[in-house]
Amino acid sequence: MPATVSQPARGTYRHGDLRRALIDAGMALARDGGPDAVVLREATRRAGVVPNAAYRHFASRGALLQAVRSAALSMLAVAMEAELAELRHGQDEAEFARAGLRAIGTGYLRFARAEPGLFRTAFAVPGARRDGVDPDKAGNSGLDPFELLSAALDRLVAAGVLAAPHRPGAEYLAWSAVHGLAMLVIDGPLRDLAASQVDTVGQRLLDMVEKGL
Amino acid sequence: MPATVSQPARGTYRHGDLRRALIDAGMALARDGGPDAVVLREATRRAGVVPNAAYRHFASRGALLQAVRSAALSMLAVAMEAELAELRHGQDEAEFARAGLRAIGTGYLRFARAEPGLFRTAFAVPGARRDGVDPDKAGNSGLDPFELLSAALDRLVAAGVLAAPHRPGAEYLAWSAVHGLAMLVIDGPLRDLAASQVDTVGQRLLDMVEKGL
DNA sequence: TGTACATCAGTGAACGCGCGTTCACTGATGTAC
DNA sequence: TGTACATCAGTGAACGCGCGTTCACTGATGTAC
Repeated sequence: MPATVSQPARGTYRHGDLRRALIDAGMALARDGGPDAVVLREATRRAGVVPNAAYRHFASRGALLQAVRSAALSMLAVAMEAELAELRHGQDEAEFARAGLRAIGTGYLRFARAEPGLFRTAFAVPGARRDGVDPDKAGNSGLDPFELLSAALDRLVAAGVLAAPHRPGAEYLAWSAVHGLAMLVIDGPLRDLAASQVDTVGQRLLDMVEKGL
Repeated sequence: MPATVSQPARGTYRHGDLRRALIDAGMALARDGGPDAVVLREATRRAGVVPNAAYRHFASRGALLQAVRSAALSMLAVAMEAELAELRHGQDEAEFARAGLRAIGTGYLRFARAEPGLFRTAFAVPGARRDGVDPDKAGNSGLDPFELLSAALDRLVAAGVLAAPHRPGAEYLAWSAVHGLAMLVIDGPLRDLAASQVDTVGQRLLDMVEKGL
């Protein structure tokens, strides 16, 4: 049995969408193994293609990894948007804005817990990277995870919950808290916590952020 | 010129303290390159020794990496202790306890900034690890970084600043915030911030933690 | 509608590399007498 | 104090591995006439 897993043996040798297939394979590798597991040869193997075929679509292994990173970031954004979408826009504007920030945090934490490999890949240090505008890493709204957080904070100000002078830089504080907890839960001392307990700690953390901002 | 860098060409072929030398070399590798850069062959090269000599002292590359991790964790603990030691035990007990927590956080952040490679190594996921009692990862006080944080929180309770019911699990909240900011500063969007600005954001974050706990 | 041909996606073979690890060894050290 | 010897830290050579990447190629596709 050949190593060709995800591709059902093309009839023609033209692949169709090898670029897509390589990213998908890269995602699967990242899913269980993190960024280091995104190996060009293995990705081509899974796509049912010879190793150097990848160079038609990516300049190097690093370029493939970047594409996978963007895709992972995009998945994270979608997870956060999904959490936001569950919110009922009730009576209270302030309450809604607050719930928005919590949803952002909760979505973030749940994704980290559900997909630790992709999460770690999304935040793998890519050498000396500069975060350009890259639609690939955005969710359905067109905003990437960081921008989603910023938007939630803006709504908090608009609703009068957060004083405007406290707004600048607030994303860094909120992001720090939630990202740190995510790391604790994935790799750190909270590794063995049950999902429900993670949610509990997460809510407490978000309490702290809300009160402390 | 041979690749032997740190060792001045032993007179005898007995090394003296190869274990120590390998850990030191591993630290140097981790310092610029993080956990993945801790390569057994390179460590032996730097120690001026043949590759397999390492196996007299470590069962595998992974065992060497663990030793380096512990050493990095220990350096972090020492950095935190140094920050604590600068505190003047003034009149106000509550103020002192508060300053203690801030010192812990500040030491943590400064170490992360000064030694990102070692910091990332200290928190590299070591497979399915269980944090045993390991004096190698402690600072001079015998406490590891996490225990130093716990102690600071205990002092906060003792001084009446933190209500006892809020104490359990508080280390996870505080740790999350500070660790998250450290990651942001090392790899993330705050990568290019000047040291002084990092300190400013750090103090704001610690405000948030203090107020939010 | 049919044919010639340019394009370029994927092939096949090979490269050099550095890695972790195993083996049987050698020879300095320090201990027992 | 001097010698025989066991110990075991470091040697030397080799292994198989999978990786990223380069090269000259082939043959299906789709466009121009």
